[in-house]
Amino acid sequence: MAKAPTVYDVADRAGVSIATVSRVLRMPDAVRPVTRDRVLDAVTALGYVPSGSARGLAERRTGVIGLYFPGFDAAEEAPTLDVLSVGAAHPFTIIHDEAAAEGTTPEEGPGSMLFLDEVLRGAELEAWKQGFVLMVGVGRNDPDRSTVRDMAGRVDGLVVLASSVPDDVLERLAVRIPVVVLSGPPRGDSYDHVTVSNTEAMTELARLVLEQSGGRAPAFLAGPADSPDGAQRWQGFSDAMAEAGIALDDVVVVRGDFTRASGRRAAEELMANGLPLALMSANDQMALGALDAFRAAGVRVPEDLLVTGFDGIDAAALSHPRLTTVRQPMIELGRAAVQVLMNRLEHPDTDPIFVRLPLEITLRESSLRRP
Amino acid sequence: MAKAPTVYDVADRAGVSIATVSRVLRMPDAVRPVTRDRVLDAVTALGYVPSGSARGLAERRTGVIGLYFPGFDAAEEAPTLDVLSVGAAHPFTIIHDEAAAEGTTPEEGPGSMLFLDEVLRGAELEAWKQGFVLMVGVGRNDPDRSTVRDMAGRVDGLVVLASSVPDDVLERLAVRIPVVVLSGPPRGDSYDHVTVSNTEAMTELARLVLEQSGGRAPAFLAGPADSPDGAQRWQGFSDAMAEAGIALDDVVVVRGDFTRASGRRAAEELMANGLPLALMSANDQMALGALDAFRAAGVRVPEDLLVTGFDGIDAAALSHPRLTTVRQPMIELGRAAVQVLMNRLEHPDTDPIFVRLPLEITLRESSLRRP
DNA sequence: GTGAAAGCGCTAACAC
DNA sequence: GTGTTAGCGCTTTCAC
Repeated sequence: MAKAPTVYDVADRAGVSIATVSRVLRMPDAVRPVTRDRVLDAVTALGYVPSGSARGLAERRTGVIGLYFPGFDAAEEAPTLDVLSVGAAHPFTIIHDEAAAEGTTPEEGPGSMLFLDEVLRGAELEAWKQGFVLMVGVGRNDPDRSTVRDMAGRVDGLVVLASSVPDDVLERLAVRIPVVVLSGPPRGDSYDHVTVSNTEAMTELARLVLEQSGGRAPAFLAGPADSPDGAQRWQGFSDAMAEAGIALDDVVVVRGDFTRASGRRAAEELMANGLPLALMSANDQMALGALDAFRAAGVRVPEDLLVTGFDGIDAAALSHPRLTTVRQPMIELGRAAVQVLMNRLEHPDTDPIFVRLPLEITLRESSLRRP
Repeated sequence: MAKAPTVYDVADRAGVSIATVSRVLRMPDAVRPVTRDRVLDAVTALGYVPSGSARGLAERRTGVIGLYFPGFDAAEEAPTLDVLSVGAAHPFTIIHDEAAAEGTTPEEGPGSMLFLDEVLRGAELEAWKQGFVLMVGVGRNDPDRSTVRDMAGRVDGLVVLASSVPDDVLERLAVRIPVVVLSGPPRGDSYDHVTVSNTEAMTELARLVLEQSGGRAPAFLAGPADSPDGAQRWQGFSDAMAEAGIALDDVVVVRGDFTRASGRRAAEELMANGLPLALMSANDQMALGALDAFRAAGVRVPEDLLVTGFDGIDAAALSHPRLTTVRQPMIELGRAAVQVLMNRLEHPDTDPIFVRLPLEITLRESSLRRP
């Protein structure tokens, strides 16, 4: 690796001063064409690439924005891998995956994985459009090394997902650089926020279900007690019941933990105690689990009962019947967060912004009584 | 946004020199505990975060590694989104998605999307383990702005996916920083490479299929002529045929373009001309399309013919029957690429490394004749 | 239109 | 154990 050429090298070779080199790169029109060409030739000849560090230091901005994700425990426990010390690896391994019962769709990783991927795509796209590059970090509970702070020193602004960063840390960072909180519940009113309307969308979905079920109360498959998303969705459901004059006491509520298995268990519990006309789940995974259990027991969806989910994961479009759900506008969330951040970079002292993106209620066979 | 505090501010407040501040942060043990605590107190009090730019400039390394992806045209044509100028958006929209025939799984985005997400996760994980942070860039054919070069100036090394960067650009970058080429065909022998054994795995899979079909030649559903992956897979298939003493002239080859639709068309063509005993596809999407077409026509898989795919996308585990395929070790690819990069950073002048990761041949119902 | 020179915030000798 | 100081590679006045 040859030592990277600097402005000085380019200047020498082009027979100009370093100021001129800098100008050619940043305000080409301020330089006489002949000079400019000489410089550009030197640049290509040397393979010069400006140092981001030096530029960042001088400009007092990095041109980088950070996206910080919550991590999953799974990641930390990743098996060690040491590709360099492996000898000639076998070119393939054979896996017999014939065990799974057909029709039972496998549990996916945390539902939020896909969500994060899409958000990242949106964020990268928007960052690029604005001439920035993206740095990504994943939250891990490592006592003595904090990636957020690592990142904070290298970026002009930070998009932080939900509760991936503790309150006190977030507060400290926000002093130095702008922070946008993406998704999840509001975290104080000194940050910009980008979220979706969980509550309102769930209310509307419940209205639609009530229409189909002749106004009879659906059962609710709730998420874990400590999930903010789960709470908002339950709130939306409650609102719709109130609106329809249904007492919450008359509603059957089963609590799950957002996994497919817990959805299956919930469905079995319901079947044992008498089927409701509809089951509204706080997320897709549980709804899909319930769907599996219903099918196994010969309960027909939507004929015998309606089922709805929430999140819009891909698997919801692949189930039988396909699952009615509420899709998160994932790409748009990523893009919106970056837009808000850019805005903040330009107007540091305006009031915090609170952007809500619309959710997409996606009606499919699982919630539509056929005529 | 208050001006960010610097070492000088911290030094002032702690009543020490900037060198001591720097030491506390980098070699805490070289500082007397009392002094150290004074400094640390000042750090927290001021919310000091070291500037990555300044540090990078002084250390001549950034602590960042770049991951550069190929882009998809879709991304560039993304609709404009301007969240800031939107008034009070409606909290939801309703989408009627009742049209799709059940059982026909929807086309996904480019199959490589998921692949990239997983690779990114692996890369981030490994980067973190090594104390680096990750910067990501997406290749887009923008004439005058090159993200790769933007990134090159800000990172210590670059992982470049397949052919996301033109040869000449890659060559120029490699002069300045180490580059690892990930996946895809080798690109000259001056870079480190991390790939998988497409050819060998396809050969083995073909052997397994031949066993099941009594040695009768399977048909081959090829990818686009210009795809390196497609070419390698075809090569692996050919090798197996040669090995089995089957002339390639006796093999029915249909060419698709890696999309699900092209798989459907290919299946229809085959059905019109007489069914083979097996169909081996160069990727999963086409195989899934074929599966759809076969089911629609009442052809039973695996009873009437065997079908195999390649890539190991999630949908392959959700089809009916579930699809035999060859899974890319995506996470591991990401991790391996970073490991190789780290190794290069430490040993700049050793010979290029060529790492091949094993593929996972995943046998499922679609290729297993039931007893 | 171009050059000289003063930082930007940090690290790492080197001196004490 | 701590302070002084010379860079790191760039941008940006300010002269000319």
